[in-house]
Amino acid sequence: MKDIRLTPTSYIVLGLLMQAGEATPYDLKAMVAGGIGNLWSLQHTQLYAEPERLAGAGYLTETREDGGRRRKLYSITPAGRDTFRAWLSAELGSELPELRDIGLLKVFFGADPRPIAIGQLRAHREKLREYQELEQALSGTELAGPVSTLGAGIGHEREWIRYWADLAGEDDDHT
Amino acid sequence: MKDIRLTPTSYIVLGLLMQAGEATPYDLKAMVAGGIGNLWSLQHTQLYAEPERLAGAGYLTETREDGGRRRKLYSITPAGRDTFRAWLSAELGSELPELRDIGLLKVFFGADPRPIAIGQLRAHREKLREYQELEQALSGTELAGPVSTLGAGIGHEREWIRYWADLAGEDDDHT
DNA sequence: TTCGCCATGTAATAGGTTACATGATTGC
DNA sequence: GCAATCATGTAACCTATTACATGGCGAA
Repeated sequence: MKDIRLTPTSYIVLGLLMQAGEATPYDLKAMVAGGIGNLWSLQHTQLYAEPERLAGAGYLTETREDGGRRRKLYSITPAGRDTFRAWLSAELGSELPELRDIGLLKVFFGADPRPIAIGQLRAHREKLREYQELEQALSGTELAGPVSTLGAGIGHEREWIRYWADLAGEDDDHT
Repeated sequence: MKDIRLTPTSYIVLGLLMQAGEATPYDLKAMVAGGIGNLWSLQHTQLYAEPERLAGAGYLTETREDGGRRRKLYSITPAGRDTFRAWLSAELGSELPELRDIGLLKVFFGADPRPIAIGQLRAHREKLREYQELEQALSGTELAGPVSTLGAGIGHEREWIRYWADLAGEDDDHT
């Protein structure tokens, strides 16, 4: 029973397993892709490594299917639940998120903003559309958390579009 | 002369050394803190490790002070310049930045948004004020890149404030 | 002149990414 | 019946973070 440090990745896995009850790494992959991944994406290999780490520390149990592919199935333990809940309601530090955008990095160092802006605009507009469809799909459900964070995503996409449209010399069409 | 993979960290170091001509890791630290760090921060230890890596690959030269602290001084080589310039004007992929915000993560997983929102609001409002002061200081200078990216930072801070103010049940004061 | 912080670094660890690999399924 | 893609994983590498450490210098 090793003592490990819990990272955001850990809490994502714990959180997903709280909802799912039991899941294989592949299931987790699908869950990430469908929701939280928009906000905080994970490599699929982490979804193999991280549950193992968490199981080693007593936060998850690992079982193997008997027949067929003998896939690994993970469930959260009471210790895992407690830890997750404690994290959920713990106060959070004051570290703010960073933009960490490659395009912005180039602009900072003097790159010609036009071509960058044009590419970024396309990508962000597409992402915005995707979010808006997701919003449709989620409306009417009771998923308060995901609906709210999706709203954050939409707001920031609009802000990016504003910014890059300006640099591209376009008018922001306010979509 | 090893072949290494260049990361955003690498380009930040190269970019700073293009401007500075010559610098110690400590100088780099100060430069990061004063500008690009708002957008993409680095641990100070990376500013020791990364230049060494870059020097090993021929992108920088490393010299040591003779007397005193015998600090390491780095300058960019022609190969470094070329590589940096090529990166600056290269097309960039379509990966979009992610929000990666811990508060948002908690909201997604069902945390009570109120206390989170209140804390985040304070932090973001402070950051916004800091940016606005920086903007004053930069206005009138010819630093187009930094001025532009600072604008992006301000826009996103405002967006965060809008979002969290809503969750906090406050009215956004539009500062 | 001593305390404390700024300056300057090294070493170990670990988390995350990249590369590789192969067994099932499904569509044609 | 074969190709392509989905599903499932392992291993190596390496970047980035954490922890530790010490010399100078300014202030009290």
